Amino acid sequence: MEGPVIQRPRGTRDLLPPDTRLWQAVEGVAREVFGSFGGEEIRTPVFEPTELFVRTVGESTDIVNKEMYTFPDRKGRSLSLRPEMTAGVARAWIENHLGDRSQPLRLYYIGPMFRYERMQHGRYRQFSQIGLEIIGADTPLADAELLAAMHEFFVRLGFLDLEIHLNNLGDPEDRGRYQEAIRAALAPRRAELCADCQRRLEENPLRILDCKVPACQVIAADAPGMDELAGDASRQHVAKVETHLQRMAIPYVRNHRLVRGLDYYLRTVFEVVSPQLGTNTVLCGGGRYDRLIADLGGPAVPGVGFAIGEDRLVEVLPARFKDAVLARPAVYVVPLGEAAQTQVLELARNWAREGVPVEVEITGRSLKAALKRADREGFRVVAMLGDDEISARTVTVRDLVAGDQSAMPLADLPVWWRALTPVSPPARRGNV
RNA sequence: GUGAGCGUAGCUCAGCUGGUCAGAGCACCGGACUGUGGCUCCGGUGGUCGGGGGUUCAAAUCCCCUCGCUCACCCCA
Repeated sequence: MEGPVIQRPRGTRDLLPPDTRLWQAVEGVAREVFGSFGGEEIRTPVFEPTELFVRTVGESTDIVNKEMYTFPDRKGRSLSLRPEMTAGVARAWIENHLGDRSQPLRLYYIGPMFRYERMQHGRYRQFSQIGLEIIGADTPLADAELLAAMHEFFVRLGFLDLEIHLNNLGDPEDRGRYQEAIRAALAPRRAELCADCQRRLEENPLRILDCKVPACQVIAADAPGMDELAGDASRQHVAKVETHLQRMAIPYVRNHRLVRGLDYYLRTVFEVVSPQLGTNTVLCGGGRYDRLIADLGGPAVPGVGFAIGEDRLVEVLPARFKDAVLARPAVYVVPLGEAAQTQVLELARNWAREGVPVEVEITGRSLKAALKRADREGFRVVAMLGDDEISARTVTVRDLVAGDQSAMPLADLPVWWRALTPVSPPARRGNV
């Protein structure tokens, strides 16, 4: 072959073993937890009509302005790779008449999203989100249940250091009034704001609240909190959500400067941040979107949801969870000599049928080399079959952790394996 | 879209102001130990020094271009 090797597109990545095991495990926990809260999986197309995202995510947001993978198909229709999932779920809800089913619907999803952005730590052009949406319930109880499911998910993964930030974004009717209030409060100190914030003062005053420039943060602290100017309805709603969270002892902090980047959110909004993520600390974001489905031409049906960034999640997974997942539980089956080679595969298959994970040595390396590999790869058990064993109809089984070995009848291995006392997995070298 | 840094073996890197500079450690394979790991020792596989052009007697080393990667801003998962 000529020419340079083909490389993956910028901002994408190859997920390789053993890391893929972490992804599988995380997704398994998501299915288990969200399923146990009454959730069902939904899968929607990876690309949708561009118009869908323009109308839901918002015309003025960065996501639709400069971050969408938009292209015409062969008939000239404008399509876009989905930059987020909620819009597609809402569209599917309308198109498939899900309103005819018993409400509410709890829908979870796992899949890739696409945003054309410059690469950075924790930011990719193709990234995976795990999300949950509760559609058809406008009660604070729905928000609380959603947050409880989310919290439970993180707990199952062993997270101890995450923070849930919560805020009230008010109702759309309050928004204009609120923006004016911020302008009025900050205009006198305009000169002290950073260049970006001076621009935001005109275009999107809310964004000043979460500016990272320290000087702006000081000034923004004087601005009225969103909650103060929000209508009574939204304030009471969020207050009840908080009551429910407190009752369940789910820790959270009120963050009056929390703003979200999608236009459809109202009332309850929240983020989960990890202190370990460097600059892009947001692991999960979500909120309520009671007007979204109606805005798309559907009935007036409320919803709440969140999306977890799976790439970032895997990056900061607690060590205990990772170690447990990465421990290699298989029995390494090593044939010694010609006669054994004709028998190990069948032997391994029989054990596998009884639920013992096996891996057969098929490269012909020496026993010494095989044991060395078993040690490095983290196998707990090596089963050796040679001429002696064949004539005795036994197998020699070595426990690498205990350092001892014994011969046993071939059929006894599965029982012996299941009786093995679990040992905390040895620390693996690198690569995760 | 804006700004900064970096590209030498699979991985982490050394190689100063151009003249054995193509190296080390780890990893991988093999041997010492002919059917027994984790330690030690020995040996081996492996590199167009990201690519192209220029300066020079001579470039991994200096200059230009290009590709790629990384970090930060913006924004977000």
